[in-house]
Amino acid sequence: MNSDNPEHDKPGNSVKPTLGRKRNVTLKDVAAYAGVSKMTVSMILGGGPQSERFSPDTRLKVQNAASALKYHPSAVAQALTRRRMNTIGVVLSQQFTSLIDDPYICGLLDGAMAVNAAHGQNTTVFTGHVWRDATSSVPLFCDGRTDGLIMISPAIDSDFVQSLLEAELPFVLVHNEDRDPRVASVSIDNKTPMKELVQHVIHYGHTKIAFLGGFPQSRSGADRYAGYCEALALSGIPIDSRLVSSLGYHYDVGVSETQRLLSMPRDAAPTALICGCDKTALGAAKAVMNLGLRIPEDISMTGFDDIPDAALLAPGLTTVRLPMRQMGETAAILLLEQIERQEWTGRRERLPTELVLRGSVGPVQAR
Amino acid sequence: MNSDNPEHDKPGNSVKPTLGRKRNVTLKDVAAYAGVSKMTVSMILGGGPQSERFSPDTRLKVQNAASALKYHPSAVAQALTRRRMNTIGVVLSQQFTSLIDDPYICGLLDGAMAVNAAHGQNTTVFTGHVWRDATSSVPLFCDGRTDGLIMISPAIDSDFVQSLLEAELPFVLVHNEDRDPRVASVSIDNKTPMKELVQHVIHYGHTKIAFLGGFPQSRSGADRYAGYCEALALSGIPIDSRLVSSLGYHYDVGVSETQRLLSMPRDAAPTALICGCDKTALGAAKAVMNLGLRIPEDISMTGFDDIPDAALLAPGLTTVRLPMRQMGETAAILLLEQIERQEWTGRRERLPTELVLRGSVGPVQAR
DNA sequence: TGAGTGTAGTTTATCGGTACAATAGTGGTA
DNA sequence: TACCACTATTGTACCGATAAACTACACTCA
Repeated sequence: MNSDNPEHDKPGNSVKPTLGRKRNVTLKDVAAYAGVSKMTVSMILGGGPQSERFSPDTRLKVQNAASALKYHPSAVAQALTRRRMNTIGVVLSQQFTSLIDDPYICGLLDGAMAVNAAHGQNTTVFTGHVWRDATSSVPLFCDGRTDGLIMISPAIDSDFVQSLLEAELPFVLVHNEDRDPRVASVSIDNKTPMKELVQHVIHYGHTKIAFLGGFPQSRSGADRYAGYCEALALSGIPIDSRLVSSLGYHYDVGVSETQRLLSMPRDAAPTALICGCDKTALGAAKAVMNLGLRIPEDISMTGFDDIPDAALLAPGLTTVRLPMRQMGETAAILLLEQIERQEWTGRRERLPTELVLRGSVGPVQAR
Repeated sequence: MNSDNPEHDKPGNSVKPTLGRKRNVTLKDVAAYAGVSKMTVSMILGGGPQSERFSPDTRLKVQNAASALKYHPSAVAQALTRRRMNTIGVVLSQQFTSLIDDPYICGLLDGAMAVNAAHGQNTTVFTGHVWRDATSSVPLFCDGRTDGLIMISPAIDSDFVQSLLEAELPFVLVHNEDRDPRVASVSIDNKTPMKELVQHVIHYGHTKIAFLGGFPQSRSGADRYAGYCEALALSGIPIDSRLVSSLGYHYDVGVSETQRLLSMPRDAAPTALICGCDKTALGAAKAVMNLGLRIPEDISMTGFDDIPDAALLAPGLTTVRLPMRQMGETAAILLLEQIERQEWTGRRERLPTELVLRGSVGPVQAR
């Protein structure tokens, strides 16, 4: 039996999906199976108030057809007409090529994904692997694949921000702010808590206080250093440049810098280490242990971030808790708001941090 | 001046993108600006051999038009015709609602994303937040949003696998295998390394060896337990059910179970703890420390996974290193292969693990 | 002179949906 | 009986790209 005109087939004729090919069941197939028009199927399956307008009989027919054929609407085709992909992009800076050693990023991602999911949005992650340099990546982000971006990056150049504004792609900066009043962002105050942390250390009698900071060109690096300086200044302690380094937030930096600092002559060596972040502090703690010294008896130490390991260290690390999850959540909320309202809100959220005093800071030892 | 017929406008007329709306620059705009047809633009900008067929003059005109208008092709529209979204989905089981305390997952994700990126594929992550139950989620995954899935889940029900097979959506199971010969997977041998680990402990003279395992219904839980049993059997040590628990891979389980075990009467209490994973071991170590006992002098301990913290513990945790990153990479490769060839390969990769002997296992103390 | 062969582009149909306007059928009313 | 309102459904035109077939024109060669 040769049927050259399959379109003519009456409903009830089982539409065999061409297996082995990438041909999916479409609206048309369902319509043919149910013996109604495409639009009828679209409106009924789309739900909402307009599906009420159809007779119960037709609705049933359509629903049966859809489930008989295992019909799933194509998100891509829907995205094309609706101009919404229901996907949020999270962009990690090139520095975070690896998630694994960054609980900080994981927390953010986690919070953002939870909120996205709650709003029916998918999450696409762009790691440093994907986008080599900012300029060439604008097309990548503006191709309609995502409805908006959460940019997690300590340093974003302003040109890039301008490109996104021009492209009218909603976005939120995390851990960064921009001059432009349209730009929404989520960040924390890095300076004040660092100041308090250092004051806490000073309170214990320390005056030779080393600082193992992040890169000065990153906002957090600069601000944390500013907090350190301010605390010292308030107590009239001069800054000793030999005790200050800005080599980035790495475990290894903590190890090597601590070795260097603790091998200084007795009268110059620091009695307290202010680490730019917890990871650095963990490295520093390792180095201290290797040297056979104890925390806080021989040397005091602080971190920043409060990653899970900070509590596991013995003694626990005195540090500043960043609301990582909450930052991710907030970023997602600010972004979804902009997408919804189709306008730049320029909202800037600054979330509170919390000093976490554990046992890694103690009085200066009278050697 | 009222122009009712903008289509008629001659090239050179600057096409002003309607700002404030979500109207993007399209092929048509570029074509109009350059004074050629849509197809000409599509073929020239698409590159490849066919763009050679056009005169240098036309090519230049088109390229200038594209950059003048800042044209970016719509990934969604391309996906519709090409039937390829160039996006890989990574599905995390409901158990991993949070990334943060799971370096294991982060490693996998990381490896997979790196390979995807290298092949020009984006990565979308579906967390437990997104898909509540397997059955209802099939549509979510089959909507054309992704070209294939990497399923990271210790336990996947077979119905779900069948649904994916039916839907002809390429996928790879990680940490799991399926009966169906079409299903590709990446996993490790859990039993053998666990057996070796326990034998290592037995070698040090231990006979009262506790096991803090994962859930028996998960493959890794069952296999690791089997390895434990086999090692004991080979040495003729009977299994003491009081020393065995299967409460899942959690820090807290490590803490509470260790407290329970070490408060048993002297003659029954274990002298070694085999932890189902490193996280459990970290919890166990904490409990041991709280009890004022030392590792390995008072009690020996092993982990499984080799997460970063395992090395930071003092003494370092003897454990089994899983090639997490590599598993992610391999999964991505197997998936891309299937997508490319448009067929089920059914390849099953079993990656080698490595015993990492650090200091957490020692001889039985003669108390 | 006319068929044959490139070159340089264009036209048409389609991917799988949705928005909007149009239409067939039904009964009520003046 | 013509007119209207109403309900249930359908047709048409896109969304923004691509594949494939097709056209116009010049240029060669028998």
